[in-house]
Amino acid sequence: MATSSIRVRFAPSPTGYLHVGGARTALYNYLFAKRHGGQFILRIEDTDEERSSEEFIRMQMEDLKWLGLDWDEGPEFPSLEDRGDYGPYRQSRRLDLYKKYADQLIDAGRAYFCFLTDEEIEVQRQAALKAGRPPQVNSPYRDWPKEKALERIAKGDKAVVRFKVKDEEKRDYVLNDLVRGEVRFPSDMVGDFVLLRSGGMPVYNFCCVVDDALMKISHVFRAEDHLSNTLRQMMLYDELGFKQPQFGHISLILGADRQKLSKRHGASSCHEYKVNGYLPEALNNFIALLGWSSPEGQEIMSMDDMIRLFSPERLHSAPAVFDPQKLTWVNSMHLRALAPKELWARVEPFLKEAGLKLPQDESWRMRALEVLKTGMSTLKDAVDAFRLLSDEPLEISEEANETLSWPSTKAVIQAWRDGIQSFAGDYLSEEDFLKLQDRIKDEQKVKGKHLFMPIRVAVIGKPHGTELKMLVPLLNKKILIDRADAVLKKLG
RNA sequence: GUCCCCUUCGUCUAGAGGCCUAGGACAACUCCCUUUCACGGAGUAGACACGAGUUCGAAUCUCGUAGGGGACGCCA
Repeated sequence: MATSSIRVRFAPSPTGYLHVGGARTALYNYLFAKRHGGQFILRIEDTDEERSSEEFIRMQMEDLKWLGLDWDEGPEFPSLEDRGDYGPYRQSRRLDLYKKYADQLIDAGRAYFCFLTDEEIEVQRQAALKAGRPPQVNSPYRDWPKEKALERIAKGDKAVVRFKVKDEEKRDYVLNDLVRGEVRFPSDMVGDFVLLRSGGMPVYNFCCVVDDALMKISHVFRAEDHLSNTLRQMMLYDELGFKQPQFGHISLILGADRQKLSKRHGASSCHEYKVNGYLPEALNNFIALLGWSSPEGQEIMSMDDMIRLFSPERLHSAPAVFDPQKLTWVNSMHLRALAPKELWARVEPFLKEAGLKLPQDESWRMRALEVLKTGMSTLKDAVDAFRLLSDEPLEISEEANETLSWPSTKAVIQAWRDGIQSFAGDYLSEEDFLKLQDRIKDEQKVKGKHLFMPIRVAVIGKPHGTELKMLVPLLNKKILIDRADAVLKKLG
């Protein structure tokens, strides 16, 4: 097996369903790994004890699996047992590691215990803001000897561990970003930041560095909102003597109002798209296009296509607005490309959930799907489409009122209803239907919409829809007659 | 407020100084196909944020302005 030193990771914090933004980050990392025969690692950033839960971890995993973004290393689903040589893969299980590196920093005089309270910090913030300075903390504990701090802690006082940003040497940290090129951060952009919380839990910028280094991560594709965090992380890489991975900061996904995409923009989690009948291959395809383009401009792509075509040079640095209409189009393209049996397998759960009773036989299903699929954009659309072919009582839509008001309509429907009987078998064939339609045309002296609209209303309760010669052979005669009777009854 | 990032049709994007009277896709509109609806096909309309500069030449390079976004947490 060809080994590659490419190792990337997706590191969600388990605080809910997987967001489309997170999914896109995961996807880009996944594509990059697969493109280069590298490893895709799942690491759980569950250091926020308030908001994280194992339930959420599993939810995120299910969404990733649904999208087909399987990881080579990380906790397994559903056991959450680690798989891989660089575990544990949940940050809450790596506390001793963070402590070790924090101690190292403290002993080197690069970090210190800080006893500032929230209130004191808030006062400092306000004062700094008022004075037009960046709201950075200024800790009086910065130069306390370790022993003195330890004594105070022994007495029961709570302390965080802060990194001591060197203020004696102002300099620019230069990041060569895979997406943005050279980015320079002035070192005084940040104040002394927290490494370890008073409870011993690490804070993002710290554990992220320790983990990426220890897990030998080579490339990090993450969202742009981490760009300014990178300065802190670069300081830590330097101080800890770790080799920095290559960073690529991808742009954010925005809602129609150009604000960061969130719940208030409507569906923003993968789970919602799954439930609403979107295909994982379509969601992947669509979100990939939000910030990346294929070299030839190809838009409809399978996962394999994207793996083959992906390269970070084609990542776009400007934020992208999420357009649900285009997603729906992409979805319908993937839907139509699916083999009939596969499509049925995807559609079936939705039909079941809707409680539709439909013929069991395979050939009927395949024919029905073939007829209905051009009208479907999502799997959920199959429910309404197939409802018309089920034995559910006919709903006569308002649109049918005009058709029903024509003087000739009643006689046409009556002739239709009576004519059905004159053919042998449980179903009318396409030829049978056309023959009957012709007969009605001659006998009732109607043509055009005055002929077929009444029949369509008698068949599906609406004057518009799929071609009758395709639809009628999919409905057994009993249903056809019952429906015609229902419409006749309404006509009185 | 400070710092960082971003700026091509309504939206996603192509574009690495001349190939650009700026190309494609979604959406919109028109027409064709169709005894309806969809599908499909053919078209139409629609953008380089603004201002300077560099250059023989700028959507592309530089600077400034404006606008948008992000960060400044014991969130990630």
